[in-house]
Amino acid sequence: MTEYSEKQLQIMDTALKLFSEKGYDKTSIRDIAQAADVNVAMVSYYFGSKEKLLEALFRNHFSFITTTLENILYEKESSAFEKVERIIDVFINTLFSRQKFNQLMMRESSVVNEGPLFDMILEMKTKNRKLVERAVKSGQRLGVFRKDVSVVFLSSVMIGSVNQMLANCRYEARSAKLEGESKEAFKKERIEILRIHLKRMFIAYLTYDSNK
Amino acid sequence: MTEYSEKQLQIMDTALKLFSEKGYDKTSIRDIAQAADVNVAMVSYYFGSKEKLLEALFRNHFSFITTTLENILYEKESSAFEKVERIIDVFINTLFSRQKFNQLMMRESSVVNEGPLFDMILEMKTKNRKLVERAVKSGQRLGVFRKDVSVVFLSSVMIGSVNQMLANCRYEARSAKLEGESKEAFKKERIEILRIHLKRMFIAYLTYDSNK
DNA sequence: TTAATTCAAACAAACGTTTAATTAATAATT
DNA sequence: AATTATTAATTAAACGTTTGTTTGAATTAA
Repeated sequence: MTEYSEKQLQIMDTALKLFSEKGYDKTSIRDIAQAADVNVAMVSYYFGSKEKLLEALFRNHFSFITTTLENILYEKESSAFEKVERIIDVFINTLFSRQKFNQLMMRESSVVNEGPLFDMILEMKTKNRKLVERAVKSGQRLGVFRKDVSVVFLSSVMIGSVNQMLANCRYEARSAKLEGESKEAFKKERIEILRIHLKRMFIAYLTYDSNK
Repeated sequence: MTEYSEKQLQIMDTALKLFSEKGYDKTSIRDIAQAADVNVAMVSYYFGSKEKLLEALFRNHFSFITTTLENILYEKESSAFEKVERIIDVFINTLFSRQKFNQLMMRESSVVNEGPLFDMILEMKTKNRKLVERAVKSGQRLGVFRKDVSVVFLSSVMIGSVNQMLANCRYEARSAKLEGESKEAFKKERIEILRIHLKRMFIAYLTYDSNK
């Protein structure tokens, strides 16, 4: 589907970049227009307003991310352990490949109280939890996972730790003045650590009984 | 120390409330002045500028939080397990009792690249990791914790999951139209779940060996 | 009397948005 | 195929608000 013209996508790309770097409020339409090499009026012309441009960005990435996550539900995995590991992989890959949007969403979600953005974010949070819930219950039915685990806890840990790790990376990279390639390599390294240890930790939590 | 007068504290309290609810950029000095029942000029008069008011807020909470966290280092605990649990308790208690500031810091940390705020946040992140590192190494020396655990991972999980849980709470509360007392009760309930399961999960991760 | 506080008013700058004129692209007509 | 009519895209300029901040007079406290 060619929902957006090339020019519109150019504006959206630039807006996403600036929004994620400087924040929505600190990015002016003139900033976007200059960076995207278009006239200031084009944003209103194509999207109606600055806020509707933000909504367009959300709709554009949101549906992709949710369907990606949803698809795991219908995958046939051979074991509950693999299911958990697969969820972690998809989560990390999705958040990592859409870092900019994720950073933007994380930031704006804390001050949005209603409207289309609120609804989209809420739906995403709900889907995340459903996903984790399925995997956990599957393992519990098979008798390999403990019964007394918390799904809200697990989904908070999942999404929270990934975002915190990425936020820390950005901070350390800025502090160490890493740029471009070396910065991405640094991030990638950290993300792989996260991937391995998150899997190990989840499995340990889901199976380990401290009473021997 | 009476570093700030009562009027100044009144402005700072109001500013923190509004900054955390609406975000720094979306809160105008006139908003603060009106809510704090003072003249608009008073913010500049007392703090110099809006940004310096934000810095004052940071300095005010930051030193308290860091010293609180730091104090665990000098506590004598009887076991490495207790040490880990104690750190989780202090983290959760501190973040929970200073929710507004924490929300503000989380939001602004993603767009600050330099200056006093950047330095404070970086110092806090470093201290968090040092704290976790000490507890982990203590347990490793005693032979009760695995050697192949990641400290950057653990501190990301710690801070990330607490913040994610609180963010989710705010979202669900808003969606269910919870207000005041019932909202706080809901939060408290979730935080206690987090406390219990985070401890269990950390202990499991630090001790459990999947190869029997 | 001196200094600190409070205030309404005004300031310039930046903001999102609109306007009205112009150019480019597309469709229709000869 | 060439010309005209119509729509879409683009532009510089201007609009009305809102922003953070300052001013200078008035009020209060020391």
